[in-house]
Amino acid sequence: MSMGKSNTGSKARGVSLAEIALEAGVSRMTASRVLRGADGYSEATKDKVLAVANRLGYVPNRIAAALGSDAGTSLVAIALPTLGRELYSQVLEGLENKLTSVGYQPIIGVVGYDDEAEFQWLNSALAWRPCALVVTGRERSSANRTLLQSVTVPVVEMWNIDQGYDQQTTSDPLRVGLNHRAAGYEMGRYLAGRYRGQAGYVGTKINDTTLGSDRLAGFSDGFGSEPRCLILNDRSSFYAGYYGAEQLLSANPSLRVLYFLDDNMAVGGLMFCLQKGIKIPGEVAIAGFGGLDVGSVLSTKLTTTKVRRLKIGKLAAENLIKRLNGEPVAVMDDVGFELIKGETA
Amino acid sequence: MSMGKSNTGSKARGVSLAEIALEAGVSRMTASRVLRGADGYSEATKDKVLAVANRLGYVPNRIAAALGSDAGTSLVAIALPTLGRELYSQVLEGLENKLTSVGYQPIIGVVGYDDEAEFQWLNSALAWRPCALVVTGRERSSANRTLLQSVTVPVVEMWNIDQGYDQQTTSDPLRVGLNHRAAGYEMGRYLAGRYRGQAGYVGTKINDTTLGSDRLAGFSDGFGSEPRCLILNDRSSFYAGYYGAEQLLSANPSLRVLYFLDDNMAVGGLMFCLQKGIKIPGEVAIAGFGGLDVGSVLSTKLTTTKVRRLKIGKLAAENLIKRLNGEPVAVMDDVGFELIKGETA
DNA sequence: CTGAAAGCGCTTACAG
DNA sequence: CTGAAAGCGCTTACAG
Repeated sequence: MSMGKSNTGSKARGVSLAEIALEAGVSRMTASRVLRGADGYSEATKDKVLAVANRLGYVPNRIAAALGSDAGTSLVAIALPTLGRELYSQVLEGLENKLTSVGYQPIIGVVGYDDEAEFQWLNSALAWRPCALVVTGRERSSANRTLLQSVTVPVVEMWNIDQGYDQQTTSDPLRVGLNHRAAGYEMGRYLAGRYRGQAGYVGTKINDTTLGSDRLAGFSDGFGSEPRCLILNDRSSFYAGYYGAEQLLSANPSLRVLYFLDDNMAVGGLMFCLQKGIKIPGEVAIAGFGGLDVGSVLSTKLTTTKVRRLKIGKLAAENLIKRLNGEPVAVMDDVGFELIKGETA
Repeated sequence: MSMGKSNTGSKARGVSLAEIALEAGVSRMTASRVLRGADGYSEATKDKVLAVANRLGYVPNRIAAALGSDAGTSLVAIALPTLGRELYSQVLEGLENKLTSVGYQPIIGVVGYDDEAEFQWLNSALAWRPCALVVTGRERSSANRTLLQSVTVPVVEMWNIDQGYDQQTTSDPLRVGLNHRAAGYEMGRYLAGRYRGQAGYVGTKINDTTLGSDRLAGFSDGFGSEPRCLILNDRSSFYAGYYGAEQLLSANPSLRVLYFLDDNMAVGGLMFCLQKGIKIPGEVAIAGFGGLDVGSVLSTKLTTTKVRRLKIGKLAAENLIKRLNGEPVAVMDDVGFELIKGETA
């Protein structure tokens, strides 16, 4: 006796090329050619095959196609540090849009800032023989560097282009992003020019990895003195900024400038100050990073560094596609950043 | 003459099972067994094979494995409406975490609220023979409904469980989410109990699809009268809320209550009111939806409906996994919601 | 324009 | 515990 659908986990093999070839009265090769859009068949056979395929509800099997062909898959493996932060989700959105629009399939993994997790994930992703890899530009363990170098498909590093700026060769990886150190430096200079006194910084870390450390280093240089740092062991959020500002200011009441990991945290810090009656920027100047949407609705506009996040994703995809097509492509693409002189600093 | 790496796009075939079998002096079958972790081999051969595999840097080919086996792939196809909204990105995060932790690979696609785009994407994803499908619960075209029903793998609908609540059979799709109509209704009731007068609603639409329409309908019922609606043709954002509040209030100065598509928009609206000196909630009461992080740092806490977004993703993944394992699973999983009685309404 | 043969790298189902 | 045979659903490279 036979049941209706059964979800036993065993593969339900659908209509195959062979079946439609049989039904259409042609060879598998001919059917393959028309279904795949290659050339070498008459209009008549084309119509015949397409009609049958349509009638039978044929869904091509990319797995078999990938195995049978030299061409490589349409899978692009993307390893992200996190999905939760607005900063990254928009980069991914730009990437995904462009990639799927030209027929690639993104496989994504969230690997945090954990070398071991990244290593594991890359290996399991590689088992699907992706045609390209997208990772975040950052310092990584030598095992991971070796893995990425040994890979035969193009890899692009997004977001961060600071690392190894000079020893960049003309080959892989492709880099698309901005110089975070320079962004931090510029903000430091700007604030140093307007305020005297001590600066503070509120950021976060995950598993001993301090996020945005390049910006912090740049800021320190630019401002001209080491800021008092509070690195929370937490995810970036409005609340983390609020809490961090409270802690840092109560420990260092004389701070004149507060720089944050990102805009959301900066807004949290701003809210704290406003609620405590601290004058912004009269008593404390506040700056963020990212140019996130929230900054635009505040009564005192946030001073920040604006980054075109969608563009980073889009450009990363475009450069990858060029590389896959064998077209010339910039090995390093700097999308830059823009200092927004708001009213909080 | 031979070059170093070449990225010509042609597949660089790596070490194969056959090679490691040869090198280890066993048959391909035996090598396959140990590499795949099946049983039926001695410790000695196991060590021998593993050593060779390790030395040669063997990366198994899941594509070939999938084709050769009945077992179905480890690919899970996930179609999302958007990545940009915090509301969804956290659902995805929960899903992704759980799925990859047990060895599944998420393939994601952003299909907006566009039936045609969803249809296209599902078809191309299906060509990779995923072992499951994850989509957003919503009203869809009959073509898409038919496609989803004809599929032989489990499908789960996330986020929204309103549609077709009653005609739910014991089979697919699995549903995980909340009743948005009920959430809107509860908020409407709550506000109607505290404020007299006319309500307004600010939301957005994409391609003629009004987002959160179930909540709006519920709110209308609960409040007891149709709100004045402003549906912007834009993405949800702080600024859209700011702008929407400005427009709606200037056209309807007598509005007593303002309900928003989500918290970010509500905060934008709140900012507008505060900047105009409108007393909250004395003159206008404001409510959002989502329980997003931003609500927690405001000096006047936002009145909203809190939703456990990570949990939706996690539960969706867990139920899917149970189904794939043939274990019993709730066909409908309601994570509920919680009315947060803040200070803005 | 069309097709018969061989192969992609694995696994299943048998047989020892 | 181990292996030789056949097959998964396509495609490549030839030959007509």
